[in-house]
Order: sequence, then structure tokens, then C-alpha cells
Amino acid sequence: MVTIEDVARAAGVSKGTVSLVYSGKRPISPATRARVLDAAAELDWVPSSRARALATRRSQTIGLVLARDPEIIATDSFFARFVAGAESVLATRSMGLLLQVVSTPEQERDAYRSLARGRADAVILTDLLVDDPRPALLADLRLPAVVVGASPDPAPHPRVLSDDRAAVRDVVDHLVGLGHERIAHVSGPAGYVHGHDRRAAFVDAMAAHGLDPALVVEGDFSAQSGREATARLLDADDRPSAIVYANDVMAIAGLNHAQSRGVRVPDDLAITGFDDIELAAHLTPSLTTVQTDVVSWGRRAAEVLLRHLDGAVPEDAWIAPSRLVVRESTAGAPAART
Amino acid sequence: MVTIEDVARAAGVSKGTVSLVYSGKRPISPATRARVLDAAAELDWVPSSRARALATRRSQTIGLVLARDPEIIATDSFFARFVAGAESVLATRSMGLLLQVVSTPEQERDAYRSLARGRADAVILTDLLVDDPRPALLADLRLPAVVVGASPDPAPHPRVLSDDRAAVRDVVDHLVGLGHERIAHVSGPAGYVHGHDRRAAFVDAMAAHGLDPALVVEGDFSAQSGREATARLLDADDRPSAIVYANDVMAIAGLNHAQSRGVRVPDDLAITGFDDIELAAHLTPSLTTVQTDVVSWGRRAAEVLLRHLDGAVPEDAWIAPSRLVVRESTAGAPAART
DNA sequence: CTGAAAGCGCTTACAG
DNA sequence: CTGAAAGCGCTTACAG
Repeated sequence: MVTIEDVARAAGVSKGTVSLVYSGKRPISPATRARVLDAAAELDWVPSSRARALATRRSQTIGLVLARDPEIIATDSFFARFVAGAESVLATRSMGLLLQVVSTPEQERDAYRSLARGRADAVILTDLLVDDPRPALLADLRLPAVVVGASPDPAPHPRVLSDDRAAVRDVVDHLVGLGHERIAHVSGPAGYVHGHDRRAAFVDAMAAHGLDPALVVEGDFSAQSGREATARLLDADDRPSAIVYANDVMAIAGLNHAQSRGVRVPDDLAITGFDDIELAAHLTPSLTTVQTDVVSWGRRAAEVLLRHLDGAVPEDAWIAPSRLVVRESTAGAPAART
Repeated sequence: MVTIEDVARAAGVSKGTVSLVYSGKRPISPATRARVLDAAAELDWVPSSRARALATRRSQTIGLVLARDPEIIATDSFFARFVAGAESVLATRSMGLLLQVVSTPEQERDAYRSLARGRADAVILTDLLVDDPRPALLADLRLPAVVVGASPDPAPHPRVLSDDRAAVRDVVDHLVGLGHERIAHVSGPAGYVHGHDRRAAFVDAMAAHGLDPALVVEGDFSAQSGREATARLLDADDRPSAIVYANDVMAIAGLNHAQSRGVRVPDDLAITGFDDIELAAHLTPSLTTVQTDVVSWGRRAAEVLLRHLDGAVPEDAWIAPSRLVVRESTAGAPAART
């Protein structure tokens, strides 16, 4: 293996000089610089990231630990887009993203400990639980972090935030504007901060219109749960005329279940989703939903972290607010497809 | 930061002994072992992976470079499940998965070069192109690799394979058994080996029944392309009575487009997908498709790679064959939902 | 079974 | 602007 030593010898300089040419931490004369670069190119040398990591105490890696069921991860579609967004920023600094999927709290703890012991310089926290133990754990491990989405105040870590409350309110306003009064909500898991918050936002929005926000069924973001929740709502005596789902997958499953029972959408039942996955625009009827820019979430999270690592005081970042996209599942008329 | 030095001192042994306790590469007396472990626990010490990486020339990391558009990655659902499968195996050996998303061939080359220079011990190759330059590049970089899915023979790297051809043949047989003769195919991108292979399998299966396999439209796995391909097929004079899609997302978009034109599924048009994403079972009609066990793909890929790194002669691994799942979109009768 | 020491391939004060 | 040398925190022959 060719090392910095070989390059230094070939260029007739010291190892330190070669290093400086690459880090740019101190001025190097153009002539020397050229000789070093030529030698490196000649020998096809690239600095070893392992050695560099040890010497600098930086691994140039961001950790992401996911504690979700693989199937949920898959259908949620959040994951892939988020990762792509984060990567697009990290790549500009040749930083990597180290992924870890865990299934027990012990595995999760171990994962963060191992990241803290040199595998990662910082981590991204997603899917915060109500009373999540991770922020404290990371503070304990002195591992810099950014929290994606809502987190309890005061936050020990900088956050990337978006105003979901406003989006939920827009959805409810839209339905009320169409004349709906019996509006139900199929929520995400209540243990999660985002599920909890969207649900609270729904309750508030209903209350603002003087409507009863009692029709809430808890789902888990899976198609299965969307279908079951819908069945329960449609079986009830006080059947709703509209259902607000916490994600598109549950909404699509609900929409199809309703149709299979002969319930017409949107005539008998209006339906809204959340996420705006690609399929949403290609259904019959197409799905009214809330567009979230997940790629931007990933990008911003990476930016906040990099700035943090650069020594800046960590600051929260805001994402452009989620946008209501009205389509046929609430509008009735064959609206333009987005 | 507490180091192996501190632990050695506290336990009254040499650094080498501490190291040996953890690696188990040589026998250590129970008494010494206990003293070391106690000291480590007391000091809350875990070996630094950075230092270990340099000393062992192993980073305990597998690389995965994705050259796809983030949106395609997201909807394909392959990615998240595959990663979860791979991770479940890597975690047992405390190995990490380093992710990289690139958008240009240059970025891709750089990504593999940087992985080869110490960031990863091996890589997983997915989505092989017809005439893919990567196998040669990796051989050049001496970076061990496993190829997921079909790859040209003879393969320079071990592969994880599954018999897609049989699955496509099952689909065609199923449709022919229902009396269909004008069967169309909406394929994946022809530049990809898997897209290419499934398409070839379709052509062969049709030929085996003495049917004309000319009705093939190329898609790109997105809902958008599924919809457009379907529109073209339904607009044609020789409209097919069945369409075989190369993935579920295109099939779902196609199904909904057909319905929006008043084409009844399955009465006027039978539809089949590929993947069996969670939504497939929750549509109206539910989608006949081919179930692929993507989590197993990830698991097997990781296993092959680990065995390779352990010094075993690399060998191809086979995944249980994909299975046809018959549902309402071809059966007509309200079949049992899976 | 254990210790002392060299080495992994870089970076970074310190001197000049 | 450049060099010599120590140091990052482990692992692993080599000796005993």
C-alpha cells in the first residue's frame, strides 16, 4: 500500500508538507504544491481515512440509528428520501452516513455507544418518542446530535422543525369549508412526538371550529392499520363524513377499503393523507394530502450538524411549511392532478 | 478520553493483555481477564474503533453506493428493506453500513475510491447496469464486493441470486390459464440487468405459449411512467387484455389510470405487479403480484460478504424463489387477501 | 500465560 | 515556507 511516506519521498519533501498540501491548513509554495500533487497522482495515492481519523479524532461520519420495524421503514418512504437529502450535503464535505437498524432498546443503546467511541462524529435523531431517553444518553456520551422534527422543550440539541400544526389546521379548514362536520382522524402511534403532535393539532383545529374532535383512532402508519381503523370508523353508528389520516399509506388503504364496501369517495366520504408520496397523485380518486419536503429535512439536518461540528453555536432550523395539496379525494370534481 | 493505557494501568497489566481480553485471539487466565473487565467497566471504557481500524487495517464497515434518483429510491421500497436485512446480519459482528448516494458517474467513481482507501472493507453492488463498469473498477481497487441480483457471467464477484425468470413465467402462465392472449409488459429501465432480464423472461414465457410478445413498453419504476405506459397501451388499436408490470408502483398507477377511464379491472383488463409492497393487498381490487423477499436479499448479501472477508472462497448464494401471489386484479372473484 | 516495543498512516505543535 | 518528531489509541509479532 502506498503511503504518505512514499509520496513525500517521491516529491522530495517531508510527510508534514504532503499533509499540509491536502488540508490547506498552512500556505505551501506553488512549486512544492505542484511537486506533491504530481507525485501523489503518479503513485495514485489518496490519504488513508483510517489514519486520518485517528490523528484528527474525527471519523468524518454521521450516524443514523433506526429503531423501527423494517416493514414500516419501507412503506413509510420517509427514510430513503431523508437519507438522500442528508447525503447530498454530507457528500460535499466527503462525510459518510453510517446506518444502523436496531430492534431492541439495548441494541439501540449499544449502537449509540459504539458510534460515540469513534465511529461517528455526530448523529441524527429521528422519530422522537414522548419521553425519549436518547437526548439525555447522547448528552451523556458527549455525542453531538440534531433532532429531526418536534422534540420536547427545552431541547438539549438543535432541531430541524416544520410547522405540521398549520398543515393539519389547513386540512381541517378545507374539509369544514366543504361542509363536513363529522371529521375523524386516524393518527400515527401516540408514543411518537410527531404522531402525538399531529393528533393534538387535529383536536385543536376541530375545537377552533366548534366541532367535536372525539373521533380519533390510533394507527401505526401501516396499510393494515389504516384499513382496520377505517373499518372501525365506518362500522360505527356516528359514521364520519371525512377522515384525516396521519400518512398516505394509511389513507390509501382506507380509501380502498371504503370503496370495496361501496362507500363512494369523495361523495360519501372525503379522505386526506399526509406525505404526498408519488402514488397519491395517481390514484382514483387522487389523494388530497399534505406535501412534506423530506429531502429538505435531510439536507437541513446535515447542515445543522456540520455547522455544529464546525464549532458554531447550534441553532434550530425551520423547513418550509408543509403544503396542503387538494385533489379528488376531497374535491369531488375531477380536479387537476398535481 | 480514557484509553487502553488507563485500563491497563488500573488492572495492573500491559496494554497488549487488555487488547487480547477483548479480541480473544489468545488465551488469558480467568483472573487476569476478570481484573481487566472490571477495570474497563469501572472506567467505562470501550475500545476506540478509530485506533483499531488503523492497527488492524479493517474499518468494520460495509459500503453501499446508490446511484439512483432519490424519488425512485423512495418509491421503490427496495432500499429500506434491503438495508434492514443487511444490517441485521452486520450488527451481529458489530459492523456498520456506510451509505452513499451519488448522482453522477464521477461522484460514483470517487465514492468507491474513497471507500477503498479505508472507509469500507467491502461493498455491496445493487442495480447492475448492462455493461456495468463497477465490477472492473472494484477489482481494480481490490475492494471485495458482492453483487445483488443478476450480473453478467462470468462474475468477478460473488452474487446473491433469485430466479426471477421462473416468477415471470408463473405470471404469464397464470394469465394464459385465465384465457388471456393479448398480454402486454411494462418493463423496468432496459439499461438495468434486472429490468432487461425480466423483460427477456416475459418474451420467453410468451413465446413458450406461442403468443406474440411484441407489446412491451419501457417504464422506469415510477408511478408516472406506469401511468403513461398504461395510457399508451390502452390507446392502441390492439389493446391488451392483461398487463404485466415490472413493479407494484407502476402496476398500481396503471390500475388506477385504467379505472379512471372506465376500464374495469380485472373484467376488462387483468393487472399484475412485482414486489408485493404492503399496499398491494389493500387495494380495490387487490393486486396480483410476485412476492420478493427483499429483507433476505439484504441478509444474504451481508452473509456472503462476511464469509468473503473471513477468507472463505466467495460463492454465489441463492434466495428462495419469488412467489406468485394471486389476488383480485387477475382473479375476478373476491379472493382471500394475503 | 504475559510484557515491552514496534507499527498502523496520518496530523500538528515546535523550531527554524 | 518547510522539516523532524511526537502523538493519535489500538494490535501483534517477538521474547520470555
